[in-house]
Amino acid sequence: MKQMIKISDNIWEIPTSVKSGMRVPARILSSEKLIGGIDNGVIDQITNVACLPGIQKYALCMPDAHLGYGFPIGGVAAFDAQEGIISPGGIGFDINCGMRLISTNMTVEEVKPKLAEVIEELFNSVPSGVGTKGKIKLKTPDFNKLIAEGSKWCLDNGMATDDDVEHTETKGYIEGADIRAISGKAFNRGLNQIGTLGSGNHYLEIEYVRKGDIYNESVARTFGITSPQQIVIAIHCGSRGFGHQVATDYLRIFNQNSSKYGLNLKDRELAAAPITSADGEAYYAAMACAANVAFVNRQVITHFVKKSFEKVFNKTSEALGLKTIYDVAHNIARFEDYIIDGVPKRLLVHRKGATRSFGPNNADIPEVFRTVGQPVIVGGSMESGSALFVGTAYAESEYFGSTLHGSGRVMSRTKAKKLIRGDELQNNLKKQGILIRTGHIRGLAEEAGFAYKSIDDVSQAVDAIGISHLVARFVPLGNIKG
DNA sequence: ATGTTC
Repeated sequence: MKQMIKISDNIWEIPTSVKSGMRVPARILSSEKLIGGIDNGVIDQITNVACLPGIQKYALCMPDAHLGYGFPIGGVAAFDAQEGIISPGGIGFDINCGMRLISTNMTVEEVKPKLAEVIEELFNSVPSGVGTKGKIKLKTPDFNKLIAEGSKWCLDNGMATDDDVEHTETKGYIEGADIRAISGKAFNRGLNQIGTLGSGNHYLEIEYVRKGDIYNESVARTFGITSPQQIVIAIHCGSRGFGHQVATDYLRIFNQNSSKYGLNLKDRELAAAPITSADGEAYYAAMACAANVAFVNRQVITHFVKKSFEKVFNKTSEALGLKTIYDVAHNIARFEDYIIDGVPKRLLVHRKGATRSFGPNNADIPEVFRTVGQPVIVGGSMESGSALFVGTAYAESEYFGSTLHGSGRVMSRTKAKKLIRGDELQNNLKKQGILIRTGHIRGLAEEAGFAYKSIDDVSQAVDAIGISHLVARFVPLGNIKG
């Protein structure tokens, strides 16, 4: 790409001279190995983002960046809280899609004999697939309360421990959630979906620490990862139909009212509103509601995961050491304070397929992690497993406290399905010792390992840049997919 | 990602 300037081994910059209207440069954080794989469309999208009013410093792409709706997935853009905009495309349709990692004191040896049984139990207790209903029956006042309170609602309803809530980003709650910003349609779609996994790349996975895969023993211990063969559980899902409907509702409103805002967008998919406008404030309030719903969803799933393990292994979840390490959002906008050109500023940081990566001593991470930094949970494919990183002060000072979120797709769902059948893939994985349970076998092919970048390649890139450091890697044993 | 085309 000729308009890119190489800044260092892992950083490329696209200057403002490349496209008229760019207010800041774009930066691609990547590696020699991965940079060639960045789609031209991603460059076009991130330079469009760089034209948006109020944007600060750089429009950013993480190493896992790929094409998204308007903004790339794997993108970060921070806007001045007064002068800037808020955009649904910068957050994603699945508002507060995120990852939770649960530690255990069990080993592979202990779990393997009962793997099929526990996978079956999990499959039955955590409904997955498109349009499925959850096992929790909520009435309107309950759901109102849940939306307003986030994970605290789970605490009051016996589905969380204090420790679970403490170990969730911003304690599983976004300030400013206002039910009046939610359409009846969004409310009704969400009402019966609490405790459900969804479909696509959402999953519930039993993983373990392979020998040699702990990269920083002291930080790993702080996070609750102590030894090879240790079992962990990863949950990847979001706000389901509720968040999707919020995004759809406000994209329509923003498009209808676009002439009012005078934003001069490069692409209709960048639909946005000034943060301080009535529409912008309403979308923020609705997004906060959806974020709360997603935190609750992952917490309720955690509750059923604990119940499933208790039933199969005939011990309490405390005795099995089931403990939330952390829960992170990777599709969200948050108000955060940064110093820009020496001046402290309040910004609305949009992370779409990107994770917060706060370093040591940050007041917004749990006290037990203050000495090391926050856990950053990164999902790979169902063949590669996931990775645990620690956030850094460098990420905060240079890149709005952000890092990658996953492997990033390299292949369309359609193409992946042409290369392998779902049942073939399931059999191949079984031979590798990975048990997959799904209600939608044909869709499985879309999530094949070859459809994603290597998690080790993207991990190496962010580690070299210093926006997060690798702590441990986990490989899959069993996986529930929608 | 998504009651997979308002």
